[in-house]
Amino acid sequence: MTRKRISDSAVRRLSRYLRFLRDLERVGKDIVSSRELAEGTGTTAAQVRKDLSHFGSFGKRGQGYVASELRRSLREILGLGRRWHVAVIGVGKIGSALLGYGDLTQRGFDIVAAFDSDPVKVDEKLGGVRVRSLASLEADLASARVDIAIIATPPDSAQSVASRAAAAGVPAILNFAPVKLEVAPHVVVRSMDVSLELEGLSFLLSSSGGNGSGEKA
Amino acid sequence: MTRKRISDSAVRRLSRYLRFLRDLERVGKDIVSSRELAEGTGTTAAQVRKDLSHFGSFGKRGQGYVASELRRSLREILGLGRRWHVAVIGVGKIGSALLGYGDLTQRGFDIVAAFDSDPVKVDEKLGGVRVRSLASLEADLASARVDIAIIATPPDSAQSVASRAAAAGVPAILNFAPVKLEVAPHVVVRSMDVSLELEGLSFLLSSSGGNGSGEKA
DNA sequence: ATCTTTTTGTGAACACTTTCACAAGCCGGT
DNA sequence: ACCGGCTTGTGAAAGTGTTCACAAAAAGAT
Repeated sequence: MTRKRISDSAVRRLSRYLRFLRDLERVGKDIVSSRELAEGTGTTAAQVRKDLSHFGSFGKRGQGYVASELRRSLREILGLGRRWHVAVIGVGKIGSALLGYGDLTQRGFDIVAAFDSDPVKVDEKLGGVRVRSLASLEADLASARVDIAIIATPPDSAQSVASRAAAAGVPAILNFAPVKLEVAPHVVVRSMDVSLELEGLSFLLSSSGGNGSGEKA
Repeated sequence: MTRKRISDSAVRRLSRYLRFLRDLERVGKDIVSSRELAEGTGTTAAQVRKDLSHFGSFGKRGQGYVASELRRSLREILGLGRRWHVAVIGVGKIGSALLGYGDLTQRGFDIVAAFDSDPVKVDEKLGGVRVRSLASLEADLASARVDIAIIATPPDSAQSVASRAAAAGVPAILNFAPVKLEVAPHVVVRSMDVSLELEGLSFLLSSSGGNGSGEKA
């Protein structure tokens, strides 16, 4: 299968298209043009068409796209035609926020396990999942067939936990710890980092003539 | 004075260099080469040098960089030579996680206000900040001279809150709600979205036929 | 003082992404 | 059946970002 490599940003846009199509569903609109899709997701019509063209031809010339069909196609493209098993490792502020965030289940991601090193938290039940000890991490990840491990531990434990998850056969990691994770090349890693984003804003604010007083242009 | 536009990804790398330099400080190492910087942050030596070259010349040929000096320069470049006033709007799971995340203060971001619409939460104290009612949002944001509003409300309130923050003169927004925010063009917006990242992983997992595609951290 | 080793800073080459522009196709009206 | 208005799909062009490759500089050795 000659899958041309799709850029990271393109995949993110596909997700946004899908989200916008869900909004349309609620409104009851079932025909949508690339221009509308673009306006609803912050890109251009040409970009929308180019993104979709990598995967096939989904629209009708002169008409646009049938929202419900495109929605189904995008779900398929993004791999959302199945459910994914997710584990949350580290049940601190972020971890427990994720456990309580029911939206994930709705989007196809089932949190099937949670782990923490703190004995006080172990055996607690959070968001319908019992917190397990880190001792049995490898075995539990494997037996639950976890596809994605969300790492929400303190920075110093993140690397060790990532290595263990990778060794247990978990093929993807979503990392909330502000550290660079080293894992075998076949393991996919994405990081979400609040400080990094804030520093990005800091850069933009201070390089764009930002003055301290809260004035508007 | 408009500096040459620096790409988003370049700014993110600068943040990572800075983080790595902080790690070096703890270890007591004060000379570092572009190659070491690259290995520690997951990029290439050429990329490190190119990134830095946009802002000046910080190293010594044949030697490398003086870590402490480069650290100071990067802090300056990223706008971290001052402290930023941050407000958290929406004190649900994510919002309260952020309020308890002391690391931000250490990095130059002071959470000076928190807001929620729930009367039960109003006047609670979380992470040293009293939760205020959304009623007084504009006035409070302005009087606290908030530079960055973190939006952690449910999706349906996010746009309204963003507009109000922008109108109150807040120049930057970090958005945790899974919606596209429309604000005046001079307001900078960044979004962090767990579902989007998970869907990105879903795509990679389901389209990987076993190629060794590189990961990003 | 000169040679050797090292590493920066940077133009040029390359690779990748986005935008442009237009033929091909679809539909409703006449 | 044909026309006119629209919108897709897509090569080609333009624009951005990354990698290469090497002269210039620095320091220690001889």
